[in-house]
Amino acid sequence: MANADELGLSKVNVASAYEQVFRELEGRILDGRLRAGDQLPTEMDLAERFEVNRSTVREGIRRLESEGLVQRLGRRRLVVTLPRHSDLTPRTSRALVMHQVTFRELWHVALAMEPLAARLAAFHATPKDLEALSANLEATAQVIDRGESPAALDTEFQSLVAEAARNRALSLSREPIGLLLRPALEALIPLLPQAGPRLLEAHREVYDAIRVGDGERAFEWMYKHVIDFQRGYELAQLPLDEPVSMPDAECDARAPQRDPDVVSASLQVHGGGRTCG
Amino acid sequence: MANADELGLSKVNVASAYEQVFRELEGRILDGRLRAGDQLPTEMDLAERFEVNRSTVREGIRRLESEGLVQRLGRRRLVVTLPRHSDLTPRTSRALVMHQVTFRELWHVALAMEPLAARLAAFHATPKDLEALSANLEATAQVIDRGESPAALDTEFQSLVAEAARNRALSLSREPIGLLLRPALEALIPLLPQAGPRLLEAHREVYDAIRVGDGERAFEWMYKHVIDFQRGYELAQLPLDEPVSMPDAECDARAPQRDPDVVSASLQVHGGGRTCG
DNA sequence: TTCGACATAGTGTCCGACAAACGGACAAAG
DNA sequence: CTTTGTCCGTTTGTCGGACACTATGTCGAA
Repeated sequence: MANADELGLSKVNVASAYEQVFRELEGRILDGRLRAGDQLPTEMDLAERFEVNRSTVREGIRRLESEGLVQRLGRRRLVVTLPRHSDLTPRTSRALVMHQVTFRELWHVALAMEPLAARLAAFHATPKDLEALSANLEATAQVIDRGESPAALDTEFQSLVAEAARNRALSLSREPIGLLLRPALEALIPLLPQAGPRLLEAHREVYDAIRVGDGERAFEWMYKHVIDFQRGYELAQLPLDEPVSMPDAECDARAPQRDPDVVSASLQVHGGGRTCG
Repeated sequence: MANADELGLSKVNVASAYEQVFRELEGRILDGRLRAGDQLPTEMDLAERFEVNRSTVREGIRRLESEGLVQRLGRRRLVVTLPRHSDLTPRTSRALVMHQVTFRELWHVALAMEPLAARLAAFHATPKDLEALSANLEATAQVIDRGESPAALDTEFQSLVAEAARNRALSLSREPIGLLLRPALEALIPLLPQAGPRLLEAHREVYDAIRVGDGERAFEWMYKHVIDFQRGYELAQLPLDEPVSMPDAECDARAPQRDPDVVSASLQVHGGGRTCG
């Protein structure tokens, strides 16, 4: 008898019915036979076509739903949707937290991404982007003036810059990192009185550079800004190599669908307002 | 009767039962009451505790499963699991493809990430990492010698470097980008005869720099390598600003769980072998 | 024509049921 | 002593049917 190892025997494919339902629908969406905005047939209809029970269909649909490929408007019919930030970012963040990623790890990535975002933003920012950034600066100034923490606004600033960079790969990659660095900044601010003003100055310079289209200056200042963050963290004797935690406010976990037109719904989650309430 | 507005009435809890089941279990996992490796109660047990039907529990479980928080070993009991690359990367890639991300967008991000990975790898690479990289070099040389495409091996090389960087945030961020750039490289190779050798040279230099711990040289060569990629793409007159497509081979979609100990299962997906069959 | 009651369709949830797969125990065979 | 075959209770995958609730659309009344 031949040795079992020699035959290329792998786990036999035993996809359960609900999994097949999921894959089938997923396939139709990926290959374009179902496009964003299309309505899915009713559960009963699907059950008949696939020749499975409605319960089975439902289990498959839960998967689709969870992956952000379909969405329910109201309690009604399912609609095919482009996955949004709010579908992907929380998962990635959670995974990173569960794997006990450290501040240093996140920071290294941020140091590579945020300046890049700033540079690209200088080339691609629209008036609307500048407006949003400007509003953010305003709010940051006020918050600092009141002695409150600008951490959330800083996170938003970085997000807005990335958004202005018009690079969805970049947006998507940096979003979880930005999200997880927020608690770190939140912890840092009260320990360093000069942190607020320095942060605001950096933001202003970055904004200005973006406004006049000076990519390199935007890059430099953002770089400085991120370096500064780490410096401050060290200065405040906060632990660089300890796991970060999840930001408590999951304010945008399920952002309300402001835009009724699902097709044109962007990858982004906040339509231009404050991140939270 | 009091004015309805005056009572602090917020949107009533409209989360459906299966969603609550999901959130409940998710919460237990996040806050550590359920830890990786723990077994979940049986479906019937859960149904009784939550006082819902088993079908409802199942729908919630599908969600958990889809997010990679639990996993099924065989058809048996559910086990709490740390989300792995193979759970997260495909979703992100899919989202990017659906949003019709262009080569240029991906490339910009790669240009920021890959050199960083190389630099960090120079500091953190273990002998085992070097071994894997070395094996990859060997394989690449052979493949090029035979006139085949080293695209898959290049993707693996980048993955291995990132792995050696010991930065999970970086690994996770760059993985989808690397995956989506593969088809681009695949298209490029046959058009440029010199691409293969140049690629191999760059890999060799990066490897060498990592081996001797020279972070800056590793950075430089990787940077050059990624720049080269874009140059070649341009040279071959391939479209920089058109949407990329999904790599056809979903070879590692559901990587077999080599490590029986789920707890220590790393974020990574390939345990050190070839990416595909 | 406008408005509100009614019919309808579709989802969320539940119930009960059964075959198949699994895990473990245990006996028989080598 | 290891391997193989068998049995059994447990758990999952799937099924059919059922009902309440809620959008949605229809139609008659004002």
